[in-house]
Amino acid sequence: MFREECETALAYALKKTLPEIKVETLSLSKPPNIDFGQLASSLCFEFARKLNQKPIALAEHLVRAMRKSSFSLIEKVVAAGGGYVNFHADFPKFSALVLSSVRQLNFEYGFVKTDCPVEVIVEHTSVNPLHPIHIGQARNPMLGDALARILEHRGHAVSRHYYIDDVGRQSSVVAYGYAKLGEPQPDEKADCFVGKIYTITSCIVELNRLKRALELAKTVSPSDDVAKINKDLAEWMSVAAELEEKFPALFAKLLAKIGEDENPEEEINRLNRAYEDGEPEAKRLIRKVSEMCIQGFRETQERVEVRYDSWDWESDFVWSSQVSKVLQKLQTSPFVYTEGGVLEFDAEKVACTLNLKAKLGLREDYEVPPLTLVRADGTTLYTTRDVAYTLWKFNRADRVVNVIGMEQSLAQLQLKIALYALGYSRYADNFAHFAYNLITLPGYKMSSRRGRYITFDAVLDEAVERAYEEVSKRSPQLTETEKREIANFVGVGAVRYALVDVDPSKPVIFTWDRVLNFETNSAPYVQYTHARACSILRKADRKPENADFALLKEKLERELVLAVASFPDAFIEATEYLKPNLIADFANALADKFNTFYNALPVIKAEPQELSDARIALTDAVRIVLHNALNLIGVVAPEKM
RNA sequence: GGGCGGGUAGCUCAGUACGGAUAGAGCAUCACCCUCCUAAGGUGGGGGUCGUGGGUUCAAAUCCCACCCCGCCCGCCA
Repeated sequence: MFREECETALAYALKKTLPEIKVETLSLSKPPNIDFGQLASSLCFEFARKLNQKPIALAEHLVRAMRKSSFSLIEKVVAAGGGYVNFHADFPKFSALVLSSVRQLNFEYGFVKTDCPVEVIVEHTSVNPLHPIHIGQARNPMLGDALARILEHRGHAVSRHYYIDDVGRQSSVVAYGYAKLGEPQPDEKADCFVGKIYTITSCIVELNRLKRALELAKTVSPSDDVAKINKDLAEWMSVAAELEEKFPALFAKLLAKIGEDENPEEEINRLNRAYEDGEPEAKRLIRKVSEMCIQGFRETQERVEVRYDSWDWESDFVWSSQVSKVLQKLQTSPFVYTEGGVLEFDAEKVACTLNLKAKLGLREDYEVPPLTLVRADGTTLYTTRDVAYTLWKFNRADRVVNVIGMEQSLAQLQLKIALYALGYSRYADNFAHFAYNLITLPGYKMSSRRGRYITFDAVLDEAVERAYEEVSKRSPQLTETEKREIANFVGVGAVRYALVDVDPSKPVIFTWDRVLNFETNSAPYVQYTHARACSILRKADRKPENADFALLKEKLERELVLAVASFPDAFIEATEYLKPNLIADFANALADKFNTFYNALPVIKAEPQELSDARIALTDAVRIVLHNALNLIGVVAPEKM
């Protein structure tokens, strides 16, 4: 509203003073400082040269030409800073408008609905059912869930999907090991149990393979190959030593049982083929292990309140022949060829033929690598199956957002190109890969295959434990139950916030103090600020019925009103550019301003009561906006802590 | 070799899509502030060649070109 009024005023002045100049867009921007008003135009700098005048003279000229009598929300317009035209809002009116609007819309404030709501599928997490979710992967559900929440609040119909990748060879590895153990019931959290079996089995099988490769290489291959194999062997031997030390009983048992097989690798490949073919015994076994692991995932996800609308089994797409149908269709296109018994997809040819490179943001001279669709043994590859899955998704939604690590960017690009090749350009246009960078540990990369990872559960446990110590220290008067409850949402909130707060494209090195931060720029800080606002309102114990917003004259108060007023813009930006981290930053910045205000000015005891009431209304608005912002990133907004 | 992402204070990061006013926070460090609405807080100090070098512009952390460093990808893995 204020923006529109400023634009109208500026356009009017321009037309009056400089009718010969045409401007398409009057881009008004937020000045860096409240003293420069609330909106500013820098267009005088652009025209000054053309008109051979000084920018400031031009700005003054424009200001004089404005029709002041038509101002409503504008208090005054000033030429300043060498050539800016600064618009100052009429704060009493502006504050009254903003604060009453927040109060009225309450927990809907800021969630501006889109003009064209669509059905959106957000696929996220999709950790393979082989081991617990580790901290490197936990960034995914935090981002994915925040995205889903944001899109939902924008008015879209959002469906959260988890893609269970049970068709890869690793699923056969863990199922093979599990069968060797005699299919025991887990004696601990199921995904941890599965994770151990996976890592140990995988290690033993790899050692076995390398040893046999070495024998072969000694007789026929050059010494380079032998050296390479020896190096790998040494690495896996050290992994084996680590695992044997950590889990001696399980390791010994798997070693003995797997040792009974002449060629474990062959057994695993056979199981993998049998599973893709849908043989009942293979299905029973692999599904059993996968389900077990997923049960563990659900427990973890429940702790952080991340839930899914649909769990989609990759194998279902293979068995239901949706994958083979896609393959058939692709083969009728001119973009598929056979080479050495394998089926290849010529993504480069598609990109050239359909003239996609500019559209996809690729350089014209960049050659898109081909994608292998089918192995020589007839089994399919991950991306091939993902094409079928993507088509299935578009039967249920208009838009698809895949939250997948950036290391899969090429595969996601090839997938998108495959959609174009199949003639589904509308799907391809509405297909987005939301890429995020890896979380690494200081010094080494997390590796599920090597069993080197910190689980998400362990991080949550530690965070909650640390939060409990903090609560006990800071609020000893609380009951044990209250402390536990607070510790939980503070600990979980801290982790969620820490993983959403940084730009997804930045690599993150995991350190405990990054996620266990309870000070400024963290969930606990924002939560604390929210609780503080609640506390004031509780103590005030009255509705701000006699508020006089003209009394909110302090710079701090005005900055707060402005921050509250800018929440809808921040929300829209976060949604349209898929940037959940903006919400975390916004919440933190608002909390900062509120705490400064809190320390500097009394609310309840302010005199006269009209001022006190205005400040109560302001506090209430801050409370609502903090609540709404935290809600978008899945962090609890507590009334006490 | 090619492609993609990142490089901003000692450390962790905002800001870059859409160029604008003194480049912002936090941590750490030093000095302060609870007879007062929650001190998980606030105030103040010190700390910057915005990777490097060119270019475009009235104006560049932001746009263009080249180069350097780190990570990822270029697989009949996922």
